[in-house]
Amino acid sequence: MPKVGMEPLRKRELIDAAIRTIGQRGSLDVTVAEIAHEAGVSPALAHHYFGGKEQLILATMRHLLKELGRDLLTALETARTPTARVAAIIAVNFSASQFAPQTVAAWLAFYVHAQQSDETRRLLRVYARRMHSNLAYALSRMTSRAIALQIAEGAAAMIDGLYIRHALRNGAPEAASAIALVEDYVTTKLTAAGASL
Amino acid sequence: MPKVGMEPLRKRELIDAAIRTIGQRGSLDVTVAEIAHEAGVSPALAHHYFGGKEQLILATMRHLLKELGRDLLTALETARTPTARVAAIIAVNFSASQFAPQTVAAWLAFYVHAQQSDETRRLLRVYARRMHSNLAYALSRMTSRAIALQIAEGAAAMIDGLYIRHALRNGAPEAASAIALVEDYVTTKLTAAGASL
DNA sequence: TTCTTGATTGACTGATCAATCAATAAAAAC
DNA sequence: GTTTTTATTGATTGATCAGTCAATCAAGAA
Repeated sequence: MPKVGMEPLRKRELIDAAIRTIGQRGSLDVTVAEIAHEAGVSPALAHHYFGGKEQLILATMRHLLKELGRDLLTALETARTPTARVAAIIAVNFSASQFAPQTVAAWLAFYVHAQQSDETRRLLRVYARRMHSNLAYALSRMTSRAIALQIAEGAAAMIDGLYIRHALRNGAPEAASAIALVEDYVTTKLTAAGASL
Repeated sequence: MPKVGMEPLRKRELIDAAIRTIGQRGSLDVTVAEIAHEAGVSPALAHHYFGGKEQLILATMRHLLKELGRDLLTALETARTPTARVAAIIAVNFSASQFAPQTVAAWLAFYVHAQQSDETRRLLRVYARRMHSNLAYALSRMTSRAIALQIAEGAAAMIDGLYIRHALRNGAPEAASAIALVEDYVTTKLTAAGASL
């Protein structure tokens, strides 16, 4: 069975398995053995390809981050007006793939892990900065730079908060009403600032 | 040295030590031995008084929750107008004791733990519901019930999001600007709804 | 004084897990 | 057809930890 060129395939399978396992458990307290079993390979193979648990987890984060980046790019490509761009950025965060309970749980676990891992913290900051600058850029076409920055900060915080609440399932808002809440914030602020929508 | 009536003192010391240890590590991945050492007692004593790690952690959560409740009550007592009440609720969340990096890190860890522990989830929901109903009540004196509920949801989400961002130290907003951001959201929404402030 | 009871610990156990390694097997290269 | 390279695993190791237990110590009760 052993063919050549298995590395990228196995890596991908292990990362997918890691997402599923971490998402289900809602924590990074998953064993390499569990992930490997979910991927249908031996634990030793995971170490062989990734070098260790930490690196497998980082690779998993990078994968999720790349996926989010792709989704964002796709959404922005078809949005022509600033208003549409803002709506697209918000919508991506609550799209089915990003807002799935497993994905949200995984992100939450990564935030905790960031307290102990410099690289994890760095990756999360990259994501936060990208989201903020995308929002601020689109908003700055509709209002002053200062107001745009403020709204971007508020909206980004609100989105993160809705994620946490979603993870807790506190009779938490569904995607549609979460989107509505954030968009309402943005439009209310823009209107109050005298922007023409 | 062994006197009688040590139980409440030791429990309190262990809980305080747990807060410090968890806060510093930014994770529940702390050993009972570490907490006990921080409290200046043997690991066996922690088990003796709490029965196990899980129960010590739950007791720690309850303690933090009670503290937040007390702070909130104190703040609400001196606030007479609805506007002052809303401001007080927001301010409590960003008060020095609640917004301290260690406390925020501990809360974040609890959110992750809630994915696996029913009791932890229940406790976090109690907190979320209390915060929401306090906000909604104060706001409903200034605008319609429907708008009040919406603002309460948005403000609560924004507060949670600012917590996460604070834990990440992303050039994160300081307490003062975090408070300003949330208050701006509330007043902007109230003004747009035609409320008299 | 003797007995009881609560406080406290050191030493131990059993389980879990990340990581290692030597061994096997199959493809590809020569 | 022999050698090399890549894929893969079972078995093992070493470390870490939660939890247990029997023993000790001191204070108050009888």
